[in-house]
Amino acid sequence: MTSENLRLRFAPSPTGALHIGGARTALYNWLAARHEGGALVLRIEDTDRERSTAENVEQILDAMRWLELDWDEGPISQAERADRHTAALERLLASGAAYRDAATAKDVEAWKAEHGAGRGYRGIPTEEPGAAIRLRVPDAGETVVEDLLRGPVAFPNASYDDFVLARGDGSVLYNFAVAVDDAEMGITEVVRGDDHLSNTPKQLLVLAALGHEPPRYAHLPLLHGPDGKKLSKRHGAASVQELRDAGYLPAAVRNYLALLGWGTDDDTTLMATEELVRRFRVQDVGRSAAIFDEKKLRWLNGRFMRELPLDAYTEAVARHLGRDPDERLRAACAIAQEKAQTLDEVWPLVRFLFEPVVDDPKAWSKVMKEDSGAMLEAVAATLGQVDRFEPEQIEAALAPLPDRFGVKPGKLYQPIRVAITGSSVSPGIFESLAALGREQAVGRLETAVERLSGVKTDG
RNA sequence: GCCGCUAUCGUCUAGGGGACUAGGACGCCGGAUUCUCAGUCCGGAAACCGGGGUUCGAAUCCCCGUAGCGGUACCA
Repeated sequence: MTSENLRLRFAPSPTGALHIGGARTALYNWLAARHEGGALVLRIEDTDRERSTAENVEQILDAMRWLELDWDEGPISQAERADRHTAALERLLASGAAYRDAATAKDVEAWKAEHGAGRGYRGIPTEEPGAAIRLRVPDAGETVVEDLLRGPVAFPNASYDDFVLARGDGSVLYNFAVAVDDAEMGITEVVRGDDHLSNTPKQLLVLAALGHEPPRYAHLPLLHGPDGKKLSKRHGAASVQELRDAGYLPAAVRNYLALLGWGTDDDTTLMATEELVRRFRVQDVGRSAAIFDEKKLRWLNGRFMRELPLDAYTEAVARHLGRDPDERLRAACAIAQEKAQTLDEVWPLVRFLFEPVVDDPKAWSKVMKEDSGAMLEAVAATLGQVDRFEPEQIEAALAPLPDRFGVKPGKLYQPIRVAITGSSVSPGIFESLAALGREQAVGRLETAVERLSGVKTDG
């Protein structure tokens, strides 16, 4: 169960917020590390100085922290390891595995236009100082990626260019830096997105030229939006921060993301994180791309919300709303917990406890009928008499009224609801009345009665 | 174009030659819970991309096709 030697890494590039796909990659690495008792290294792939910003790095760390995914080493900036990269580069230059080539990107493009795209570009060694450094790729044979999920995948070497390891100014490029870092940091298992599968032969070639043993690879299927296209901003909540703002719980997001591309053999859907850790194995991950479906996440989130102890629930709601988790909010949460699927849905349900009634003309005209005034008057009177202003007592006191007025219960309760909340949708009516308190409840009922009798009032 | 990957209900998936009249979950539809909505419970519709093989037998293995996706940068 434990393997002291297992070392995984999550290596995002800070070119924007952490997206759901990246979050899932982080989660899978984390689950694999925790399941096996291995180490998780966080490395920031920031060799692209143009696009990598401190803000983006902070966003990624923020997302990781919110998801409650911790790491054992790092964050390590790849750019700060430039010395190691340069040293490796020198070795390859010295051994002849790499060489300087004066051709620019445009030159290579032109070469391809002329010679067809069937085979890779091969450069001409030069002594020119400002020339880019390329790796010598064999013309024959193939490079095989032993993928944990897909088995051996063979790529013909001839289809690869002598690709650039470092720019003319000596700064290194991704495929080179990754290979060097993974090897020198002792990474044993690389779990990353499928979009890196065809890059892997390049990294393997670098590793071989350097005399390093390659890590094991697992390339995860990509995540798509509901339209089947690659996930992007147009698909709604696409970043971790957006998920948080939409009112999802980290534990629910972890559960949902874990299920996106991976399933248990016994169809278990709802899993606490400990259970995820216990059951997750990278080799059980599927191979086909999955579509992010927010509906299922909503459902899952609702399940997690309902299972939260009231204190934790109140805490989460308070943080989401930016309010204090005081008694009032706690009482509000108590009556909303059974109904809300996301943190965002709580406030609309309990707002009436904190603010005056906001008139909803549609709700009013829908439920307020001719006899509503008389009924509400009776309700107000009854509520004034109830011993203890609690749901059970209120229910018992109100129960005889529908019969007395010869109406169905709904004809009584809906007007009460609109009178005290302004809305035709709310938590249970007895709980709502109790939470509001006798004084407020009776006051709002009387206001409604006056309004129904034609007296001008504004809720 | 070239090099790869993938293909089970609308979506996430189970299944890995006979246990498949293809199972579960979300969503959807219907019913129940006679205070709304939500929740909960019960029921229902809904899928093996197509064509060839291999085999006594294929959702499962092989080939071809098709489609989707990824890579093909002095981006990551």
